[in-house]
Amino acid sequence: MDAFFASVELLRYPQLQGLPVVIGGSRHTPEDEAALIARWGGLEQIPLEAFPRLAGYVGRGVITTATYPARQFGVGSAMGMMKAARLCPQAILLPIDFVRYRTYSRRFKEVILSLAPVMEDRGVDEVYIDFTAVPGGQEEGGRALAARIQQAIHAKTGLTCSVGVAPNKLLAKMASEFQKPRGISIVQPQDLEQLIWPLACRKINGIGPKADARLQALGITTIGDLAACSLPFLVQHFGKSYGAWLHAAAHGQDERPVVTESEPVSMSRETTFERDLHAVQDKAELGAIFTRLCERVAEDLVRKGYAGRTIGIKLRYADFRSVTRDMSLDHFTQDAAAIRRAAGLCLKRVPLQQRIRLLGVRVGALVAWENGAPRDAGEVPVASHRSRPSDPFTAPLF
DNA sequence: TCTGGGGTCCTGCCCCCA
DNA sequence: TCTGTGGGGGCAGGACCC
Repeated sequence: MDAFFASVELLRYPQLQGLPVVIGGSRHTPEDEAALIARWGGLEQIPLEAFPRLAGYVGRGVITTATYPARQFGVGSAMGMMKAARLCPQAILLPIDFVRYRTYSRRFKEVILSLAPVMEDRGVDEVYIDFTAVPGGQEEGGRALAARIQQAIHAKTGLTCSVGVAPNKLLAKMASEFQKPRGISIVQPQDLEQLIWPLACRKINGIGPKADARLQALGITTIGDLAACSLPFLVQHFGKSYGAWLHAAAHGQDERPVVTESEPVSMSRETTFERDLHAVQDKAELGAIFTRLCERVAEDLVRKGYAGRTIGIKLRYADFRSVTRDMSLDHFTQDAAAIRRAAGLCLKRVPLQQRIRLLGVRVGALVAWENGAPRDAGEVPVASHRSRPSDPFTAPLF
């Protein structure tokens, strides 16, 4: 199987090209931006000094993404806003605008689907493409089709895009990182030793900070180091499943197909409070937030046509420890009140002495749902007789 | 002054059942 | 009836990804 991995860059103000820009935080909203556009008569007319700066940012939140010039200062995704403000106070701060990202994301994927129909959606700005059967897909080792895709995306959306071409998804993803933001990189199996093995283990999609730290403790820093380890050694240190996967990944092996359709497994809503709240002292506020989260999950379920029977909550305490509690109902639901009742029972099972910074509600074990019944009645998972029944007579805590 | 939100998948443990 | 064993589901936590 031959795979492309493509990711697009989303920066829509031409006057900000080449400048440090971060997106994230909660202080600025897209409405602020609308006001800016209204005042200056257009997106391109906004002068640099009119954009808010990161300096002096106060409040919670993290950086969602940053331009390459901002990354030069050490600012990056998932970094706290206050820390980023210290590292690069002059950076321009843009609000998150999910509505616009989704619009552009849809357009970018439509362009790809029109050229190569076997596409796996990997989020708002990434896809995998199987181009084995695309006419002309093998020309110049895939480079010709990659260039056509890049040009079509730019023509239809104005966005740039980097592409990796490789025999499988694992290598295509790594190849796409080689020339950002608008390159085409091709990795063949014989390039493994020269192009992949010198890279840090962390570059493998699936090795995160924890696994990387454990590898480093064993003296394994590059993918080449990892490839030099025997399978029994990796299984001994990382378990049968993950150890075998590490071994295969280091040798560039990945048999996963490009998956064009998938059903969601769970839906959730969570929120981090402006300040840490206490279950007793802030009972009314917490109760209102909790109910609203349940309503929002229910709205999502109804809008997308799903119902679920495992209801769960997530709490993050002020010290950042997290706990979750779940319970399975004997029926599927997409009803906010039913979710609220079950989530309330889950909440009764967690200690609430400490202040809380985050609360979340999740519905899992989903089935496609239509007009009060499963969409495909033949394949409904049967509720286990062991599932705990909900107790409608027990009042939720808040 | 720390650390968002929405997901998936995996693992370990416990319990129930055959 | 007791004990062992293995499978499967539920649950909790954690790692990882975008």
